[in-house]
Amino acid sequence: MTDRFVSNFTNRLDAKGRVSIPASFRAVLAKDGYEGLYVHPSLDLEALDAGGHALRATIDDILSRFSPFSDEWESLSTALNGTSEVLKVDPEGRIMLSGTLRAHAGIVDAVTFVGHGHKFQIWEPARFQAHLEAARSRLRNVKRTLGSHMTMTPGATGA
Amino acid sequence: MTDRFVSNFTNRLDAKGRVSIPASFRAVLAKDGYEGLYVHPSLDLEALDAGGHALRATIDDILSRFSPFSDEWESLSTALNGTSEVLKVDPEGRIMLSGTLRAHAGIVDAVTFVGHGHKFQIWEPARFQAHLEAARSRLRNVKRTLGSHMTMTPGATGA
DNA sequence: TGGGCAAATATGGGCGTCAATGGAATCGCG
DNA sequence: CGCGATTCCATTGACGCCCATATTTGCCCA
Repeated sequence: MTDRFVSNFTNRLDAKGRVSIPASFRAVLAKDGYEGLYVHPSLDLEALDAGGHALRATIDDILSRFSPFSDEWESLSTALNGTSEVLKVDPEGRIMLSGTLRAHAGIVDAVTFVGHGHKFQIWEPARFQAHLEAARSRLRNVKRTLGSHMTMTPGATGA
Repeated sequence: MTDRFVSNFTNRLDAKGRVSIPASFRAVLAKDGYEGLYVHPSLDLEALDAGGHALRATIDDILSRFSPFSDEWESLSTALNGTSEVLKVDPEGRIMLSGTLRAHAGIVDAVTFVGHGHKFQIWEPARFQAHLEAARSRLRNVKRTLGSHMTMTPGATGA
């Protein structure tokens, strides 16, 4: 399974602010043929979205469907292109998060990498735990509401 | 990833009014094959649009969709061609913004360069922060209205 | 089955290089 | 000759690369 980002890993930042990208994620990025890690603040979460060409391609694809002079293009491009960073990956597989990125996610001295298939997220560990719990309880409520009719259809199976 | 303007950088103007173009943007301009930086006031924002041949191309493309005898062509050409400037880039990669350009964007002693793929914008830093927040909240509102199934497809952002 | 060896990964630090910035020197038009 | 503009040079600080260490993981073999 080297073509999708899965699982989660928590690594520490060193004194210089560097942090290792999990080895399994590096393998995915390598297959994707990357030069630098593409990162931008999530539009609606206190987290960062990161990835390689696959992530970049989805952004370009979305923007390409709007006229460069439209308001939608302006807003999307400002939020995505304008706040994206292409982080260099050092020979050891580490990156450095800018102050802006760290601030957006509340990152201090450790981060949690969370696989999302074609991309992955970067969280402050405690915030991710809270986010995970929230997601789980949300799913529990949905399941309770639906009762016995929730019969594990493909894609609905979270676990 | 040297073929698109991404991320944002804030640099200061020195006593002579000079400011460095971010190194990564210079790399994009170099690949684009530029001689001087093409700059014009944004049509509807308190910012400046800047770039190389790629920006020139989009402007020409827009104008080509109108008859050279139409009022629209006249207006667009006046606003774009008529107010554009080709700034010289010194050996250190710095430019000097004219008084007209600084006035349009409210620039005093620092500017923020904002990547937009084929071009980039130049903002007064505080104004850009406000603009970015506005863009984000606009996108959040759209997403909230459409619910959790929004996958940012063009048809879904019609609002 | 248990121990230990080896490979890979995460982490820490030193140092050279480059970008941003400030100021001096030089050029050029009036 | 003078003032503004352009080029040249110096400083500072951030960042990239290299090497060292450690901690883990998995493998091999006795």
